[in-house]
Order: sequence, then C-alpha cells, then structure tokens
Amino acid sequence: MNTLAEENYLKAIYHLSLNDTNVSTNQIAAAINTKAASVTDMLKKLADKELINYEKYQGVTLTNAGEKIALHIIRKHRLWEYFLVEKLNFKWDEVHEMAEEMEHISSVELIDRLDKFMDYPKHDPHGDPIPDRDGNFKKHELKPIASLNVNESGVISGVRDHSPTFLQYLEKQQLTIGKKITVTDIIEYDNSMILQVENITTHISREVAKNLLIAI
Amino acid sequence: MNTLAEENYLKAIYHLSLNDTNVSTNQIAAAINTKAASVTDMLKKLADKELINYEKYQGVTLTNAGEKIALHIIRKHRLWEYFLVEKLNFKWDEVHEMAEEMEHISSVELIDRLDKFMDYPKHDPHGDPIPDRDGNFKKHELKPIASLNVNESGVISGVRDHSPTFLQYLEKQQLTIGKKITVTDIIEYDNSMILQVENITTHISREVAKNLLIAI
DNA sequence: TAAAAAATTTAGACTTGTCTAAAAATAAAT
DNA sequence: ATTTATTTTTAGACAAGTCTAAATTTTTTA
Ligand SMILES: [Mn+2]
Ligand SMILES: [Mn+2]
Ligand SMILES: [Mn+2]
Ligand SMILES: [Mn+2]
Repeated sequence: MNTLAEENYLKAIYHLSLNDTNVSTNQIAAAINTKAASVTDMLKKLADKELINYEKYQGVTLTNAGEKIALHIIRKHRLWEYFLVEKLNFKWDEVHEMAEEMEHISSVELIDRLDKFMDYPKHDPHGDPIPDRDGNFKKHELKPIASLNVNESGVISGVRDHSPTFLQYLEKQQLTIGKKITVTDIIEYDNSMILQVENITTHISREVAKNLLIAI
Repeated sequence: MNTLAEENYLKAIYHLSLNDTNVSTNQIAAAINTKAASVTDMLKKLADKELINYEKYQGVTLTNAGEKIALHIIRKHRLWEYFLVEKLNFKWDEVHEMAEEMEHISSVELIDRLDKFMDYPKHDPHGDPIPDRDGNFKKHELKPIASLNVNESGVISGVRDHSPTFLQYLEKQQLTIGKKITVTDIIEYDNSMILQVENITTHISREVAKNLLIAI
C-alpha cells in the first residue's frame, strides 16, 4: 500500500485543503514539520501515483484516489481517539499523539469492527466528524462563539485549536463538547465575553471565543 | 526510541533464544525474512546500542536491556491479540498479522490501560503468556500431546505452530485452548492418536499431536 | 588434519526520505 | 516596468535498511 510518510502527506494536504483550494509547498512543510525541498520530492512521488494533481510552482490538490486515502486515515485517527477516550478513559487532550501512530494500522476489517464495537460514533472527542467506511460524513456547519451577540446561545460542538493546553483550559472551564452556552455580556474594551455555561458563569478572551465552535 | 526494524530483530532474537542459547545470523534471517548480510548489519547496530551481545561468527544473545524491550513488544502483541479476539470477535487464526503492526504502538500508558480494560489477561488467544508491565510472567510448562500414553489426559494450553491453517484445523476439530482431552488409542502403524475431546472422538496425526500442547 | 561445505561477514550498490545550499520562478513593491 | 523579496525547485549529500556477489571464517567430512 502506501508508506507512512505518504499517508502523512496526504492527510496534511487534505486538512490544508479545507482552508485553501490549492495547497502550497510551504504550507505542507510547516504542517508536517519538514523542509520545502523534502516536500517537493514527495509531491513528485504522489503525483506519479496519481494521488495528487501537481503542477510545478502551482500547489497541489488531492485526486479522488488521494482524498479517499486521506479520509480513511482520518477515519482511523478519529475512531482510535474515540476508543481511547470512551473505552480507556483518556482525557481529550491526551489522545492525539497516540492516534497519530494508530491511524497507520492497515487492516480495514479491524477498523470496521472497532467502529461497530463502539456503536458507530459520529464524532470524535473533539467534535470532529468520523467518516464512514466509504469516506462519507455530514460536515456540520460550525461557527466560533466569537461570532455571537449578547443573549445568543449555542451548543459547543468543536474546537479550532487542538493543542493540549487549550483543551485542558476548556476542560477546567467546563467548556466541553455538548455544553449549551449563552453569551450574557461582551466587554467592549477587549471584546472578551461573559458566558453562562449551564449554571456557571465564565469569562473568556476573544482568542478563546474564536477557537471554540458551536453548531449553527 | 527504537526503530520498527530494531524492534522486530529484538523480538525475533528473543523467540529464537527460547530454543538455542546463542542465536545465529541465519536463524534470524529466516525468522525475519531477510538476507544474512542484512542481519549482520543490524547486529552491529544493536550491539552498539548494547541491546545484544555480539561476537563475530559466534551468534548473539540479548542483554538485559534488549530482553526488556523484546518482552515489552511481546506484551503488546499478545494484549492486542487478546483485544482483537475478546472485544472485536476475531478468530484466533486472524489476529497475528494485525498484532504484528499494533505491537509497535509506543505508548506505555496506552498498553497499561488496555491491560486494565481487559482485566489483566494472563494468556493470549493461543495460550501464550502475557508479560506484565515489568516483563514478568509465569512460564507455564507445556508438553505435546504426542508425549502422552493411552488413557492419559490433559488440558489444551498452547500450540507450537501458529499458522492460520493449523489454527483453523484445530478450531474445526474443537481442539481449542481449555478443552480437556484424553488419549483413548494410539495407532501403531503411523503413531496417530485417537482423542476424546469432551463428548467428541477425534483422530489426529502424529504431526498434529506434536504441535498441540497441554499443561503438565 | 587437509579439503570441502556451510555459515558469516565485507564491499559496493540501491531505495526511501530527509537535509542544506544554490538556482529558478513567481509575487510584491517601488 | 524593473527591482526586490518570497516561494519553489534542483543539485548533491546523508542515514537507515536492504540486496547481491565476493571474501573470510567456522564447521564438517573424508
Ligand atoms: Mn487528533
Ligand atoms: Mn480529534
Ligand atoms: Mn501472534
Ligand atoms: Mn499469539
């Protein structure tokens, strides 16, 4: 099949494609923690395998075959994260690095059985959708809490920043997936927000409000 | 830590050490499906890391550090096999190849939690002992059914051949781990054996009798 | 115990994936 | 529309792991 390195490139390109239609060499290099020259080498290999569309200097897009592989890796990543949290009781800020390794386990039958074992979860611990075995998922439309006005509310459904420190902060503030929040005030001076989270009042910075997402 | 290749070499050396104190280059090459020249290269690297004791032309033994790593990989392999059979309902002949990949997942915390999740199993689906987190396990003494005389009996506790075809054959004959068997007759002509397995009578070849193990 | 056979190691080469430094192309700024 | 800055690609090198073919060592056999 594909090497571990190839899989990581395809996954990175997929994620970057969500923000930009054409993904640049430098973007990939930054995402994957390598140098641009290394990326160029790999892009040639992936293009040879017809997993990406690549024109020199013009950036890349995934072909259907490439996207299918990327989605399968993401499916595995998110199912293993769900397993680690729901079955092995890890916290949501602890599972990403382990899933980075587990997503490369190749057996399709294994991942389908794991999916069934957990009763076909639709979202991972961070609120991200889990593709089914055919790569399909309903992409829920989300928006940042920062876009709300006073007295508007929503249900926390995702995060834009997956770093452990951010996730730990949210956990401490009880700002976790599924919680309903209401904006009770916005401080004009710094655009920070006062939230009502169930029966708790919390004050979050603009920065946090931009990275915490609610269902539309 | 150690690379995937290094881990596979250490594991192979460990398994071969159970039969011979000094493990030869050719034995390793056969076990790992490589050429002797490649093995020699790797032995030098492992010796540099002080994971094996290596003297040119004399074969190798594991150091304590090397054995510890090997046992940890074997622990992971067998725990994942147990998981696949007990939680995901795979058959005992289907899990080895998947475990060959999963045994390289690095997190120690993950494997300890998996161990706890399954309530600290002592043996994998093939009857092999699962080392604890310190590498300790009680090596059960086993002997082949072939060593029994007429009217002697024992409990099936392991296999000497782990190939899917052998395991499938055993499954079909109900000759699975935990079953009590009694030798009711031995055919002198070919040394094949008639077994009573609970309320079923089965006829097995000498070859099979040598590879099916019972607790002493 | 000397010759033959088998096992092991060395030498040199190849692939994958990475890097630095330099060249080329594109984009931005005057 | 040039010049300047940024991005991307090429050139050449390196480490890990493997291979074949040849040399060396050990073991076996006569
Ligand atoms: Mn993740
Ligand atoms: Mn996630
Ligand atoms: Mn196995
Ligand atoms: Mn096993």
